[in-house]
Amino acid sequence: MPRRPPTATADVPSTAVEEPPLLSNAEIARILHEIGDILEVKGEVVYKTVAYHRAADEIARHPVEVARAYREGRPPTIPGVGKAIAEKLEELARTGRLAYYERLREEFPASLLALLEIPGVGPKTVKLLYEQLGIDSIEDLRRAAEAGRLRSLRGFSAKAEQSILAGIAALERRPGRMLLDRAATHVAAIEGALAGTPGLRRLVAAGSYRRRVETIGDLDLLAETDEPEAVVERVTTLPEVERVLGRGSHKASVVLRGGPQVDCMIMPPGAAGTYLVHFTGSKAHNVRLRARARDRGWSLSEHGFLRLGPDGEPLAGAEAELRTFATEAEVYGFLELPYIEPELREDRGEIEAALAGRLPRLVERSDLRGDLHCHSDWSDGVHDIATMAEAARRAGLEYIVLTDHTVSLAIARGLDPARFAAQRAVVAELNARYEAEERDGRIPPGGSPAGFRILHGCELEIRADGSLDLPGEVLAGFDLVVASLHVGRRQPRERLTARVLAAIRNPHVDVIAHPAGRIIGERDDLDLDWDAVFEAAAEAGTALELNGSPHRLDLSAERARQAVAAGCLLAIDSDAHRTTEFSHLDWGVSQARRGWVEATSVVNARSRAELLAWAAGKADRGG
DNA sequence: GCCGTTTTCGGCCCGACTGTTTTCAGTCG
Repeated sequence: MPRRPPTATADVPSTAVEEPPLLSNAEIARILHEIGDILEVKGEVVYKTVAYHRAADEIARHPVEVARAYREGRPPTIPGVGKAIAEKLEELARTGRLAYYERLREEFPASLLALLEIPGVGPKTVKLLYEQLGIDSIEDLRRAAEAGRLRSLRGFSAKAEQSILAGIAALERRPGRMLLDRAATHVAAIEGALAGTPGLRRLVAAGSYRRRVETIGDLDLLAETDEPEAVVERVTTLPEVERVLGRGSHKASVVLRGGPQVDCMIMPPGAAGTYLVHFTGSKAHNVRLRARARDRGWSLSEHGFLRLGPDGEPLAGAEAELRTFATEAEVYGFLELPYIEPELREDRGEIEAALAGRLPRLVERSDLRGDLHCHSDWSDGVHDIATMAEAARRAGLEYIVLTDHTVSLAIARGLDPARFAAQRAVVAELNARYEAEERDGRIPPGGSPAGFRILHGCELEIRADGSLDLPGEVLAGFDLVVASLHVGRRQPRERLTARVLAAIRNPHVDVIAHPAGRIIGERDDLDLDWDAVFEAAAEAGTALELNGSPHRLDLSAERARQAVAAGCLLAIDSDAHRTTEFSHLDWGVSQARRGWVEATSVVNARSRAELLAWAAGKADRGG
């Protein structure tokens, strides 16, 4: 509901009541995280600080613009946001400021919080350093440590000074979060290096990587082994290791040269179930499982379930009772839950869905029969059409839609109608060859599906003025059209949204590629009215892409979930520009799974005939 | 500060490793 300006008087121009700029979800999350950090340093009860961090995380990934929603008087229900934080959001949305936050900032300088980033330095240490020595920045701390001034503090020694200096150095060299493909490369390298370690039965990469979170901080490896010492020894002496953070009988922590921290945990043979659950997380999911275990008289940890006594403490000594399981399915079963896929374990409703028997049947890579978005060297791809097609066929696909860029995207050497006509002839020739191979009974190389075909499409530019890059009669000649927006990204929300809506409603457009236009860690989402986008796409039957390129993953899992809930179809595409990039379909599928997507919502899980019928039907309906 | 298939109050997950404070607090995941 629009707010009425304060009682208007003739001498107050309307601009005087102009509203402050809207804070993004990321900005709100940053403020709440900072409040949580300050409260930690203050020594507030830990649950209060956790509450602020939790709310911040929820807001950061919330699909709706929280400040806008509050300002419009329809605050969304957000898990972890109760009365107190809701009031603060209200204030932030209306005024762009927060008095509570400003008071805390006066008490503790912002530079102080940077100290928390140093490995091994926590809130208690920061408080001590600030109150005893007045240290309020990393630079201050470095000087004090170098001058040997820390050892005067209780609990500090010369060794502690060295470890703080090492922590500061590590912080400065620390790479940011990794994209999924880079994490996968590290995992494969470590798996290779640990192969043949005596006693090692298996190695599982757990943690956020197993949940396929879009960016990964540390790697968590689980080793099921008969000889823990051998694994710990091997991990800590890998040639890629720059620094050993710790090593014990149950775990080893190392930092790889120019790479992430790797924690390797030991699982005793035959008891992997609770270890896998524990170290796959997320933390929020685990908390729910533990509460459920406790309700049933058991304490759950990575080691297994311990029977609780009447005092609520685990039974000890002769009475102690430990239940372990070999598989995760048995762990969930013990809690009277069906197995929950790793990608769902975020406490985003999966426990409730499991209890209600309503877990989704998540889409799998093997459900994909084609790829609706890939390029060749006719525009900005690396390989020629035949080579790309061959790679797609080896990847088990039944079809690809070749979607080179259209003419106005000059930087990608976009094609004009004449070039597209020439390309269509090449595609036809290749398809004729595939057909002949089948007729002659020749098995396609790699043993991939027979009946493989290339469909002809384009990646149609949505121009800055909102028009499309090719006229309708040219578009009508394609098997399928993927439209996307690369230019004029900074236009105001209304104009951007209008451009996308026009493309969605154009009967020749079948898919909107990478709808949010983000590059993870580099470029924010387009400022679109997402409700309007989803509504229009659902109504027009135009599919929204989940682009599997690891630096895009666009739609995000959260938006994909919203889109499907709004009745939209999705396309999971690779956007391959070279043969190796058809593997991006794996990342696209994993994000779709994080978004609770089922195969029935995915157009390229359909056969070629069904897909073509869908595209033709769309064009006809538009007339 | 949040939250409810026991609870609107009283909980809130649990353990490994480190350093050093010879019995534990701090940090981390």
